[in-house]
Formats: sequence, structure tokens, C-alpha cells
Amino acid sequence: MPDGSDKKPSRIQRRNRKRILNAALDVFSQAGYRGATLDQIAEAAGLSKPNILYYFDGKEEIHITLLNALMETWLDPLVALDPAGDPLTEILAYVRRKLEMARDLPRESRLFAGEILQGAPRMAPHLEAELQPLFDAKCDVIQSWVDSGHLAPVDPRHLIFSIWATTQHYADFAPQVQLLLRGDPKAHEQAQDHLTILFTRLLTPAARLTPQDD
Amino acid sequence: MPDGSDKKPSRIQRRNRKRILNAALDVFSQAGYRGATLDQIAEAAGLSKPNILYYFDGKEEIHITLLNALMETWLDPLVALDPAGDPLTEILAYVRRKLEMARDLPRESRLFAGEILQGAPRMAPHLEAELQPLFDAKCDVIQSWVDSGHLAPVDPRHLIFSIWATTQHYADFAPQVQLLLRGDPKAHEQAQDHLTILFTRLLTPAARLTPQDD
DNA sequence: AGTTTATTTTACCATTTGGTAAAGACACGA
DNA sequence: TCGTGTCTTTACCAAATGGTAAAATAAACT
Repeated sequence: MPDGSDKKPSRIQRRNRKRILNAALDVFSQAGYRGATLDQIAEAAGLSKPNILYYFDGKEEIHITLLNALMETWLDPLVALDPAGDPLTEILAYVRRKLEMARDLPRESRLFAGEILQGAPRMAPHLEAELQPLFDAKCDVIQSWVDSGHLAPVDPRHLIFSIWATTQHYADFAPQVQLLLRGDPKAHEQAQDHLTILFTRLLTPAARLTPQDD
Repeated sequence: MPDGSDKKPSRIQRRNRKRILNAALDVFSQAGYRGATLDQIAEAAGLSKPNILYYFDGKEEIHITLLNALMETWLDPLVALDPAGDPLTEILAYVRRKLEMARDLPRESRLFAGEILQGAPRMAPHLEAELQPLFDAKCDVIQSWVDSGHLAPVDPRHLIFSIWATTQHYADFAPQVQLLLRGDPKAHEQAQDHLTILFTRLLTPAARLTPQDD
């Protein structure tokens, strides 16, 4: 019983569990939880369905495992937002990291989006326990930057929403973006430039634009 | 045969088709296409499953009907962007309309998002035939505003993406927003203010900020 | 009222799907 | 090489699900 056990996993176990999770990420992110079938996952993983169930207790456990693994990765860029750094630089770096994640981990982004879209049935606890405190803490940081005049006045909460929305859009709505941009290979760089401009103009204090004082 | 026919629909037909579509919008937007079942739709509509299939040829036809009806509503705000109006005013009005749609039609927003998220299998033709030309046309309009100096330099395509992303985020990621904002009833007004500031700062030409010339 | 047409229900069916039991193949240390 | 525990396959099953046939009921029209 390799699934919920405490024994150290064998090499085969690690390899196959990884295969399954990778295949499941493909399938779940593309079809959603209910739209995904164990048969699809099995085929994508190159294993038989019963063999999949030898490694995981069931469909839901696979999904939950993916979600759990995702949370850390997902929060990392925000965790890295340094209160001691230069405010605008930090925010722009955060935007860049999120956009890179949208490009490099689109499956994870869609998995997350699909989960939230359906009411976060399996993720609400995670959001409350991990995202919420982090969000609050970073809002405070941003608010202090605003208060000290290092950032133009802005609602930190909605600023973060805007960053999430604009960056994840490129992963979650990829087919639409792809179509409207006609598959332009420069899309990522353009998006990067655009978002840098967007948040720079939003957050640059007026003092820096009008060189009257200091 | 009331479904694909050409006869004029009876009162009962109109009423029941509307009920079914409304129920289906609930279910599809919450569970996705594959996650939704005819039984759920039937129960939500207060009709029996075979009765539903008396009005629609099948699950897919219901879904497609919803998507078709949605497209028009969805494109409306962009259609209304007036090339003859004041550039910044027009864009901000567009943002406001989109945000109001996210608030007033969250089910439609999620239905759309879910469809795109899964690769737009049933919507690609619509996007190509209706969204694409409209998008291109409005990009040209915005580009002309930039060229004439009425808007600060910006990539019109990514500007539109940012507007879509930031506004729809409030509908598509509602559970997350709700949680992080702790159900603040002022959320909509705050979002409205934030987005107005965001796009005003992005698009206001430098000339208006630094009253040196003209 | 009586006939016809439209609507709804009851009783099904075939397929799909998540999951299980048990036998078989395999790996690996003694 | 033999035996023990690990992994994989074969053959299933029960429930869920999209869909259908046909009888029954309700409207509508004459």
C-alpha cells in the first residue's frame, strides 16, 4: 500500500507518482475536475487505470495532491515581495514573476483558475489558512509604502487583484489571446512591457513625474 | 417537435425554454460543461429530464444556445466604445460597463471563462467571426487616439486584455475576492475607483500632468 | 363535447466512469 | 535460485449519466 503510507517510497513509486501527477495536471487543467477521467489520466501517464489507483486512493486524492503542491509554488512570488526593497522595484519584480509563471506554468494557472471558478470546493481551507494571512501582510507592506509617499495612493488589495488578473489572464485565456494576437511569438515580451508601463504609471508618485521640488 | 423547428413558439414553450436556459446557466457556470448534469439542470428548472429533452436536442444544444446568446451581450460594451467620443472618457466608460457586467452577470462571465479555459471548444468559431474583427477595429481606434496624442502611448491590444482581465476577475474569482475582502459590501465601488485610477494614470498623456505647454 | 395537437411523465436503455478483487509478473535480498 | 514483498494486469461491478419510447395528461381548436 504505497499511497497514504508512512514508509519511504521506492524509486518506482516516486517515478510513477510523478508521472501520474504530471499526466493529471495535463488532464485536470484542460478538462476541469469533473471533466477529467481516470482513463484519460491513465493513458496520459502510460499506465493502466487500476495501476493509477494503486498509487492514489482515487481521483479526488490526485486532484488534492496537485492543489496542495500548487499552493506553495503559487504563493512564492508574493512571499518574495521584500518589505525592505524599493517599493516600485519590488512590485514590478512581482509582476514579472507572476507573468513568467503564467508563461512557464500555464497548466497550474488553469488548474487554479478552474478550482476558484467552481467555488474553490477543495481549496477554500488552503486559501483561508495560507493565502489570506499572506495577502493581509503584503497589503500592509504596500500600504506603508503608500503612506510613506514611496508609492502613489492606491488600494493595496485591489492592486494585488489587478496584478493577479492581468498576469494570469495570459495563461487562463490563452486561446483567446492567441487568436487575437494571431500567435505573435513576441506576445510575452509585449505583455511584459505593457504591464511594466501599466503598474509604473499607476504607482509612480506624482513627485517623480513633475520635477519641481527635491 | 418544438426544438429546432421553424414554427412560432407557444407561450409555454417560451416560458419553459427560458426556465431551462436560466437553470442551465446556473449549473453550467458553476460546474462547467462536463460537470453539469441534465438532472441538475432539470431540477433547477423544476422540470423532468425527459421534459428538458423535449425542448432541447441535448445537453450540448443547451450549452451552445447559452454561448450564442452570451456573445452579443458580451461584445456590447466594446461595440459601444465610440471613436468619436473623448478617448479617456470612452475607455473609462468601457471599464465601468465591463465591471458592472461582472457584478450583474457573474454567471455569464464564469460560463465564458470556463469555456475559454477549456480551450474554447464550442466557441472558437464565434470568437473568430465576431470577436476578432471587433477587437481589431477597436484596437485601431485606440491606436489612433494614441497617435494623435490624446492617450499616453500604450499597446491597444494589451490594454484591452488588461481591461478584460481586471474587470472579469471580480466575477471569475469571486470566492477568492470575497474571502480576501472579507465580504466587504463596498467591494464594487472600491474596485470601480481603483480601476478608474489605474487606467486614468496609464492613459493620461504626460501633457496633462505637467502643465508646461499649451 | 370531442378531436387533435402539444406537453409531461413513466419506465427504460446503453455507455461511461470511478472503483475493486484477485491473479499474475516482477524485483531483489538471502 | 528461491521466496517475499512490490508492482501490474485482467476481469469485473455498481452508480451515474445522456438519452429514448411510448403511454398519459393537458391545451387548444372545432
